[in-house]
Amino acid sequence: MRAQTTKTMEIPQEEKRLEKQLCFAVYATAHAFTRAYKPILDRVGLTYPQYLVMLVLWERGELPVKTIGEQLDLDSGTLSPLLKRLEQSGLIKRIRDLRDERQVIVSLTPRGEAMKGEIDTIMTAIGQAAGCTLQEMAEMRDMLHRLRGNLGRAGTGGG
Amino acid sequence: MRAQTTKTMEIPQEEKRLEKQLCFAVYATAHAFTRAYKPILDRVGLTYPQYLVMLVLWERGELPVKTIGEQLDLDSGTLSPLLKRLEQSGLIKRIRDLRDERQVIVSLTPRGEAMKGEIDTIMTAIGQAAGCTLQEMAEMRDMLHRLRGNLGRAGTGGG
DNA sequence: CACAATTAAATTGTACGCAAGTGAATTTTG
DNA sequence: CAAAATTCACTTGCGTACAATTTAATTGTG
Repeated sequence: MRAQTTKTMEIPQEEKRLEKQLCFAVYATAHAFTRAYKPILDRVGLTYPQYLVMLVLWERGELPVKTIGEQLDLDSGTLSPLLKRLEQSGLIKRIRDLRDERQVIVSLTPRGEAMKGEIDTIMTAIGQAAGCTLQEMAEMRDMLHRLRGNLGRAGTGGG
Repeated sequence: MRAQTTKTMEIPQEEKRLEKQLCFAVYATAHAFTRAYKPILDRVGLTYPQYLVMLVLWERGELPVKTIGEQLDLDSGTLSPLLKRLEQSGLIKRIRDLRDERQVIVSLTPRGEAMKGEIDTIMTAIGQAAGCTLQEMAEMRDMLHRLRGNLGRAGTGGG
């Protein structure tokens, strides 16, 4: 016999509308961000997920694939081909770790390192596009990270 | 001679960290939502974007592809194959409009209509996973819609 | 009414995102 | 130390996303 954990109550029609859904607000805003970044990132030849990988490397230096995945919440099925493209662009190197040959260490090439100079331009442009105060942005960011934490832990509990 | 619209100022290192980026908070939360929905939607045989299309149809009834795209901010390149899969699942019909044969009208089959009954269960489960107060959720949603509006309008201005 | 411009949907090609499976290297265990 | 379990990255297959192109239908214009 198992406890009934989730009692389904009647939700008012109004609350079921697409525009009322937080999940959709997040989904659509994510796409809006990607589109806002595109013209800027096109100029440096990066996609948005590739830019995120570069951010991690600029911040933390050389890292194994696994750590990059932990930072971005992406698995190797996504990262392997993405990193291969960054390598072909000449921005990163991938070298198998001699101490643990299961791991591949990703590091910046001089060109990848040099691209860090573009970062201020990119962030300023996006900041302007967002059109929020710095305080609003910080507030939203922190709420989203909390939300993400909750959603992440959710799956573990009840099948 | 053209005006320098965006003066790039020095951004402190701390602000450049991945975890400080609002764009990443949105990006990662969107993925977290998709993952949270997956086990629930698997039971009814929908992907998350397919669920969003069903939400629109449950709310608004039969619609041309273009209108669905406007609601979800998706283009026909995304929707055409997605709708084809929903049709193969027997949840929707696609019929070319007799009055304007360029348009394809999407409508729910009885099975698609019946699935609306699952909506309360799905939303309740996600609401629990999110673990926020209703007020927090509403607040975040509204901030995100404002942000999305700003980002959407951004591209139009300055090439 | 013919013909250009526009519109709607589908298609093609590229790049994620993730589940599932593979293979090689390391760690754990008996 | 050998066998089993685990870990890491890669690959495969499917489903989005989106730019760019194509095709068909409609609208606008002379």
